Amino acid sequence: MSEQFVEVIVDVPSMQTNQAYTYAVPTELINQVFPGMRVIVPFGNRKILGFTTKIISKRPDVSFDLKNIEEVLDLVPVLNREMLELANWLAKWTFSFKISCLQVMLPAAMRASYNKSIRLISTDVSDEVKALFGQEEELPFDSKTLTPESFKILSKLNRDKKAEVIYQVHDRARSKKVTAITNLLTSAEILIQKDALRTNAVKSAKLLDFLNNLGDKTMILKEAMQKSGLSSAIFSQGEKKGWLKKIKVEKYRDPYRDTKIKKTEPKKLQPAQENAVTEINQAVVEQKNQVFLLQGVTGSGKTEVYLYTIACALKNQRTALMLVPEISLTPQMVRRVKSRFGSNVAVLHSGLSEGEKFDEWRRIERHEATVVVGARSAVFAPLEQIGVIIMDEEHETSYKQEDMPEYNARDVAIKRGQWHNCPVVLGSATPSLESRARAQKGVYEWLRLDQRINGQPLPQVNLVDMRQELKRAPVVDVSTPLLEAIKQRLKKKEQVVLMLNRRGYSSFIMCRECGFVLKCPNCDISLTLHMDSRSMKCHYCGHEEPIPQICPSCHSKKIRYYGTGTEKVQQELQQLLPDTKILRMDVDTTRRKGAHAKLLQRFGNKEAEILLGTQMIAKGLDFPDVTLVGVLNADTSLSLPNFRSAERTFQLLTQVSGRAGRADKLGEVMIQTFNPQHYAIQLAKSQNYEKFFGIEMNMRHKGGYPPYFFTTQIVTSGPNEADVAKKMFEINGQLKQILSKQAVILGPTPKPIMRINNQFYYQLVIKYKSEPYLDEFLENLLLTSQKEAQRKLQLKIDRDPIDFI
DNA sequence: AGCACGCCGACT
DNA sequence: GTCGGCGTGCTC
Repeated sequence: MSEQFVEVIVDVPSMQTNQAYTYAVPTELINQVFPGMRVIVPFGNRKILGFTTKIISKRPDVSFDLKNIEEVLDLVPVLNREMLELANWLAKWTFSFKISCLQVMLPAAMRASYNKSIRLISTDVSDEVKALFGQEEELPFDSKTLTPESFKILSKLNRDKKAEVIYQVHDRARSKKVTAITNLLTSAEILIQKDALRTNAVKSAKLLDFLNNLGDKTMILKEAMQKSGLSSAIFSQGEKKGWLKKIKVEKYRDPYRDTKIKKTEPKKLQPAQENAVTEINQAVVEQKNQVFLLQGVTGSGKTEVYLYTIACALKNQRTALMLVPEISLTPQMVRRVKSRFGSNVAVLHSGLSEGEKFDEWRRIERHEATVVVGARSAVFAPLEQIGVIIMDEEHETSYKQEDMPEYNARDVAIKRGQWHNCPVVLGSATPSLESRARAQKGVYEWLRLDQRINGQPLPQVNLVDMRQELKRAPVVDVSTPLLEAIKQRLKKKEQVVLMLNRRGYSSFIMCRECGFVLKCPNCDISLTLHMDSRSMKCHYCGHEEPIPQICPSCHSKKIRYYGTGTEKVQQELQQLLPDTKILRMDVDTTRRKGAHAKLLQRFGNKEAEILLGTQMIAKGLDFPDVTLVGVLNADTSLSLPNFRSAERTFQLLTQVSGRAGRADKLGEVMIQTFNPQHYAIQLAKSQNYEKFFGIEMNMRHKGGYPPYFFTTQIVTSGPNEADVAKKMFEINGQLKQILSKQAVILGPTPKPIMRINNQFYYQLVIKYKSEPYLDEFLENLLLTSQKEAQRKLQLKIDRDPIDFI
């Protein structure tokens, strides 16, 4: 009789449990457990989810009894050897918990949800307790749903051994629920209700007729809205009046999913494209791991190159992974890929529900989909035999995840390319300095597309010197030259896109008498004005309070709105152009799922002449009638004290400029700036990436910034400022001991927003070229600072931070 | 992360 | 005296 044991990474994200725990495999599960499966294991006095990483056939030499695995959740491993090794690497690389790295690779639906309930085991209890339980045998037991009093009583019962707590682990629900309606009225009642209506209650009457037709059937609300032509508000009214009930029903996968997309044929390639395709495809066929930087101006046909290489991978019985920023993952983009590769394509993006993501994941895992298109987390798609990995807009900062594990999808893509022996294509019109520098050094293969496909010229870019404008007129958001240009375009029935650069910017309230700024009581930042809810909100902790009418500091009435929001610009613009329809696109108007795509669609249908938005309009939109793009404030991202600010500004301006004048109409770009002489703005004007690269590299060299130096950021936080600062200076001292002379330490300094939710933040940045002991030191630092009974002190390490101010 | 264990102050 | 506050250490 053989025995089996298994190493498990448990679902407890902490440094102390960041290790494999060994469990015994019960007889009935022997030979059914393999590495990369999800299991439920007893841990302490509860049950939790874990991932098996290793099967051991010899009893480990330990002095304590091993516990048994409770349950195996998967029939086949959900993570293969590649993924398990990738997770290990990722944990080390990003200084993250192993469990977090394993979880991030799987759709959220495969995470566990935990439940506790409590059951009486003694009848010798007070009447109060009996009342609490009523007819129930078990009560849900958690401090959030129970009242504090009940929670106390039940806790005491547990302590007195009169009740036991039951721990449950659930695989998350996998089905999508949608709202449906059922009719609550009989035909007779409907008649009565109808008679009682006022004659002008047309909509209500229509609803009653509809309900009458529906009878006792259930219908999905969306469908009911379509069939009846009534809005959701009318149905909600009906619910309030007690005519109908809204219920949640399970929605099945849309069976029509791929039917509407027509198959398209590859387009003819330009010589430069042809060359790029040849180079990449050779690597695909030869299964050669090589990183390509595909640098191509907007409109040079990078996407077509991607599609050719994907086709090549498929032809060689291999799969393909294509990563795009979330924001450019538009329906048009998806359609373009699907129309070429049909149902082989799986799409992973944040607009999908948990269940839909799970469905797509399963399709990939079962090899039903061989091409994956998706945003950041799609880099972990369970593809096997990958033939090519593509990352479009490789410079995008959204490829870096902001919470644990703070991975950069670019690093992961390159890592996976090594495993699969396949080429990795990084594409961009404005590559990150890091990638461009590597291409220069020959680390990456450099491919260029310098011509636009239709040979059309790049749009004319004009600068508006706002300093001059300011001399002529009081501060306005839209200058006279820009307004004139807008009017001209509108006369020609063409469309206009206006971008408000809002990075690091918000609208706050300031007193014009004493300069008082309303700040969050918990955090160190000014509250942001929200016109929709008529309140002041903190973007960090969610604190909300009414808009002040009188200055709390000097009691003046001259406390008001300061700064520029899209809303304010829209109002201003609407006054200047009263007969023009303006669509506004910002965080507020796109919060709801799908709202983003809908707004773009409306603009595409020419329901509005002007589209006004923030950064998000810079990408992925391609409207033939847009001939003018205006940037209202190019400087806000430029003035941030951040070593990447010039790069960001240049990228942003170049990108929006690409939105003007596609197809047959010549485009024009107008950039309003207070710094018209700045190289980032000048070179964006001339669309000269190469020159920008040269100058910016020089700046980075002088400042000792990436790509000349690596950077790693350490952030500590805690409720007591002195403790946080002390810890940081301690780390600083230790670092000085182990670092070479070449390395530079910036800080420690308090973070610019020092207090968030009553936590103080201090940071330190290490700039270095090669430090053999640094990783080990940092790993140790994490381990010790957790064990040192300093749990109030949080420590975070971010390798290659996107920015630090 | 939870949870138990254990050491202190403030109540029936 | 006991209840319950939180600091500390452990979970195969």
